[in-house]
Amino acid sequence: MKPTLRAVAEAVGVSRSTVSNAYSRPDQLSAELRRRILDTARQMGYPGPDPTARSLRRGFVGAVGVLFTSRLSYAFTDPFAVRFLTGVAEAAERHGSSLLLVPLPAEPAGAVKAVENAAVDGFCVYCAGDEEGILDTIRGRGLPFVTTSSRPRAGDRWVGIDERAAARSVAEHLAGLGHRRVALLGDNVLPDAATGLLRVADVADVPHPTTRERLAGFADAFAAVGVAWPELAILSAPGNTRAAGAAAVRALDALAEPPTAVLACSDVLALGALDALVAAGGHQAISVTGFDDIAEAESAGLTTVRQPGEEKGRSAAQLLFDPPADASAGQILLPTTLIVRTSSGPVPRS
Amino acid sequence: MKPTLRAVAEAVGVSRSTVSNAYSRPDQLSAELRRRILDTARQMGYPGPDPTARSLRRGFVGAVGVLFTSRLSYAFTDPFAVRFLTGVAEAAERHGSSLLLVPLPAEPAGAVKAVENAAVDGFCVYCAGDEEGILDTIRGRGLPFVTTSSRPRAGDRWVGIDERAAARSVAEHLAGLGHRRVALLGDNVLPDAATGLLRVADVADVPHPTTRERLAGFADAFAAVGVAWPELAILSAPGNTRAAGAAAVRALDALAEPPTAVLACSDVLALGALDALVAAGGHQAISVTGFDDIAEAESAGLTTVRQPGEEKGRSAAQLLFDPPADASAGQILLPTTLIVRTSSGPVPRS
DNA sequence: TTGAAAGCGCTACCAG
DNA sequence: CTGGTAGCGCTTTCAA
Repeated sequence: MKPTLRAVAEAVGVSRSTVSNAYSRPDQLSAELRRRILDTARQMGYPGPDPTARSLRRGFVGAVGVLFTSRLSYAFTDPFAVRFLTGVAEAAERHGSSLLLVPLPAEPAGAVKAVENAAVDGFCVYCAGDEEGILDTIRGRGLPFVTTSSRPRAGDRWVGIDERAAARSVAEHLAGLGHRRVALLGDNVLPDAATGLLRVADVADVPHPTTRERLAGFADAFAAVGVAWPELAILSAPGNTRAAGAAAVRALDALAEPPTAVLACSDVLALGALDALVAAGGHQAISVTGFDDIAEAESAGLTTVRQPGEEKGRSAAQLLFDPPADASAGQILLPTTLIVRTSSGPVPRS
Repeated sequence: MKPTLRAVAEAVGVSRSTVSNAYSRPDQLSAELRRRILDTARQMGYPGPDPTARSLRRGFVGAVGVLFTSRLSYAFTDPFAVRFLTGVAEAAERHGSSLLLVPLPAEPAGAVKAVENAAVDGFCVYCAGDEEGILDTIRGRGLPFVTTSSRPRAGDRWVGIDERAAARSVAEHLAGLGHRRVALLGDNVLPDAATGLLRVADVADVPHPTTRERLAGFADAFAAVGVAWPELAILSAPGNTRAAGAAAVRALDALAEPPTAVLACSDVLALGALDALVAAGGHQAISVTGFDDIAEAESAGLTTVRQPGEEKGRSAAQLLFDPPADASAGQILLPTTLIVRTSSGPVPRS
């Protein structure tokens, strides 16, 4: 058993407060006494004040929780999520704060429990699909938090982009190139959707907010050139992975008239789409666009919408550490840019 | 102020233990009483037992610390580190444990303090350069840990590869192709080393253990074909980034007789080396090899040594969660494979 | 400068 | 099935 602060105090013959001060408030005792205390402590093998006890007493932990909707390991698998995390880590580092990555079980009840049990001073919530239950739990604990979801509630701190407008910008690019028969590709467009083509009565039916907004943005642009929602082919991928994107796109083979362009809700899916089209030999004919502008997008020549990933994370953490005095400054809208590369081009003449 | 468990107990008219049981040991009271307690608690806005207080009392936190030598954000910047983290996250997820990423300040004293203050049940230490101080601090706290450093101390839990043999394997490949005049490229080969060519009297002088072992492995293979250490050009990059690798390789221009091959200690550096050589127009003539086999290595055609990143992380966490009964099983040696791609070839006839 | 007192909020033993 | 008791290990007034 490790000795406690109390034991050190007894050994040195001073009070517990003095030992505590030796560690946490050096200016409260003579340098000499302090050295004597620290030396004795070292000799006894006292590892310093217990972090948990200290947190309890101080009412402060020194860690922020980071929450991901999907499996925690997804956070590292998705390049954009990694960039977000990088930004959060940078800010946390500067602030001297640790990052607690909390895995959320799939069942909502388990997720709520996980959030209740996290010893943190606040949360950064990365794009949680079904996020309201989570946010309410955080509110219930009275802890501050920042979201990156696509629909901030008034008063909530938030950092994100205009998903819909950003999506519209790529779609307008394609529409401008003459594309009219297109497919939209998202990850789990409907709950438990099969991989591939899907009937979606209304964009509003798409549960995941980010996917919904992006699809809506795509649709906006095509509606403006006379292509209505029902005429758009909707593809659902079983996860935001390259393989899933490829799998979904293969469903286009079933179509009598394949689309001339595929608009993906993420670069990862778009790269998967390219994989499938290249494998099928038809990638020259079909334009593909992504979203995020991850590193691989450049070498793949993927046309996409760039959003600042690290900055998103950095701002989120910053917003948590230094709440703006003016609550209205608590919502940060980041810019996006259309990046046109070689994966998109005019509709081939047939 | 949020109500406490005590307030709930008083409101319901039961003892504190009973309320505690309602949350943590449902089988210890009647379903009905439990519901009454939980309902009242909800009404009062009691957020459930405080995680910190619970941890203090239970003597268990439910989180493992993850330590990186360099800046925490590096953990997300380096593709191999990300794979390691993915593995750790997977195991933690399965185990229901959170991950505490602790930023370590650059000064050793600060780093020690950070480790002392981390509220965790154990640590996964990812390849810390100056790791002994850190490990001693962990030992001082009496917490279990797993390292991935290249020189496990007897009795320590460890998961890693045979760095030296793995490095030797790529070097032998190049030696077999006839290369004799080669450059070795590492990240911060000597402390505060300038970018570029470096004189290193002895491999043993290289402080970072991983870099040292890999360089030693490279040297082994060339020694076997008659090329002694002093004949090898040593390149130091100012960080493990692509740009740093490129910068270091540009120093080769100063050489009258450039090497026919560059052996890098990581894929990231190797890709940087390729960047520089391509930009200089000379990449056909010079073979380049990496280490790790990250995703980008494949599309770049990089010859490299593959080590299983996710598995390294998974095993490390697993070793922490389920200590093997037999202490000798606490050291897991992972296999590596030489992956030959197009970035290496025979020495061009001159 | 130093120390005594008073908990932070909770859980677990053990007796009823 | 329930509740009393006894801390987990520390920090922080406040008075000496």
